[in-house]
Amino acid sequence: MIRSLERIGPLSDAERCVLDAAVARTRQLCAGQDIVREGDRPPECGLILDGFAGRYKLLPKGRRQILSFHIAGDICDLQSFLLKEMDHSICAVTACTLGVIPHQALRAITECHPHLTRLLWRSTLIDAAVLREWMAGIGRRSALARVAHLLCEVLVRLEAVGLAQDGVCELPLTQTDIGDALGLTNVHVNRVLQQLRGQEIITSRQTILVVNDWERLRQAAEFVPNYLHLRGGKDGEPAE
Amino acid sequence: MIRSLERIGPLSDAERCVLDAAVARTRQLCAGQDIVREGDRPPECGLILDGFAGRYKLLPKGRRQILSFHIAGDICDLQSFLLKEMDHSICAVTACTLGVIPHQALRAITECHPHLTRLLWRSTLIDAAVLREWMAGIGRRSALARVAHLLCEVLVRLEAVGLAQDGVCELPLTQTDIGDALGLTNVHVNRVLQQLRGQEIITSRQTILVVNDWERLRQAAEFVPNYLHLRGGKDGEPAE
DNA sequence: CGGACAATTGATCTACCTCAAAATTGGTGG
DNA sequence: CCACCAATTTTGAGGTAGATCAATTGTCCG
Repeated sequence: MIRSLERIGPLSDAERCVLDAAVARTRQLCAGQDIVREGDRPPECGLILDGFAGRYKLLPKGRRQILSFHIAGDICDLQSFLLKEMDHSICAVTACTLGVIPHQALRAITECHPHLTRLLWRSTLIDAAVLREWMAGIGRRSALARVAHLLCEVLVRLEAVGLAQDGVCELPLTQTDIGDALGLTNVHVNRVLQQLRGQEIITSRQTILVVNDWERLRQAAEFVPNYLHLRGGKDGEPAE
Repeated sequence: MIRSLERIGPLSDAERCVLDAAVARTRQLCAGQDIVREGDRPPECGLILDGFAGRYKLLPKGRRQILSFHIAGDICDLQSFLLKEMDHSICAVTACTLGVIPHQALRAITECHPHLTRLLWRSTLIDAAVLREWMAGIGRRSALARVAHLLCEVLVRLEAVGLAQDGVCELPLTQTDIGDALGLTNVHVNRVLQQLRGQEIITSRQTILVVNDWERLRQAAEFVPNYLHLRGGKDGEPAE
């Protein structure tokens, strides 16, 4: 929860309290339920305490583009604090628990806690950095590299919050979800995953992902984790 | 220059002064020159006073993905203030004049001017919103729609800062640039542009873009400008 | 056990890519 | 003002990664 902001930068005790206090209540969502929708003007933000969420845009003809995934510790819609009207939707991929932070509380933080404000700002900049990396992938990488890259990223991010170890983690995404995130069809995602399994790079069964050969996966993905701006961690160099 | 932050939100006189004072000096760049490179840790940010800049990532095998374009009034690398190490590069597409803002000045602003800080933060969130729209396009739209969408966006943004009117503006991009921005090849961009010209939707000659039929261009692009979070303007509804 | 959803397979198609050459354009120096 | 160079734009032919469509199979659950 607050631990994840500390990945981004050190917090003082006082700041920790302020953040704690900002969470007004919690909210439970079922898998598949929308957290906010395009066009909404929510009065609060949601800190993910547990679960897996995804931002997406819907286009004409039922096409969907998933824009990012969010895990425990992320404030999934911090932008709604400053931009008011949502230009995309966010939904709970798995059942989620959110810490609800009223915009008012955020405004108070920005008035009195410059350091904390910078950390929050920073977390939105990291979101944007991830977005850019995805964009480079969708625009210029092969389907195989894109899928491999997504797996690398999910694993590294889950490891960073202690939700993965030894190359094993939960990956509660359908092949259609993965396709919508990478600009591919579910059919093609299926074929690419079979390729990765065939080469014994990964062993994915339903919601469990096992990476058997990190090095080859990393190479197939052209994965360089600098864009995550993590401090330390798998193949990561210190940020800041 | 400062006018563009006012598009985002109202400024007090005092704040205007603070911003003015933050610009330490100016910097001239030739077309094609890099402003910052991936891996750099610049001590300052650049406010574009004049010209056209682009962010991009380089991938193995000479592939390039352009991530966004920036015009007069944009602070093109504000993220370097909080993220330190650049995870992508920015280059001047045309000759550019930059207002140089030392990170130190930004830090001072964040310490003493919460409202101004929120505006700056907000501008980075709008950058991210544009990024998301591009991503949806690259992932899920046809080549024709992508090109049309880019043209719509450039025109609307230039109009918003008074650099375009009546559907006419400068578009100092090569077809290779456009391709690198949209995940296409220059060859295919060429063919798509011919299509748009053939249908008399646009008349582009070298660096001048003329939109003859805005409505059909908008439809071909599936262009909905909510993601730009402009207040008013062409087809735009008030933001905030 | 049955229903719904997800994964898989196969066959076919096409939007966009690749490669390569020719035509334009703009700029430069003589 | 013209000749020339480099960078773009344009054209053509052929190839392919990934899409589409339509079953079939497998899995999870109530």
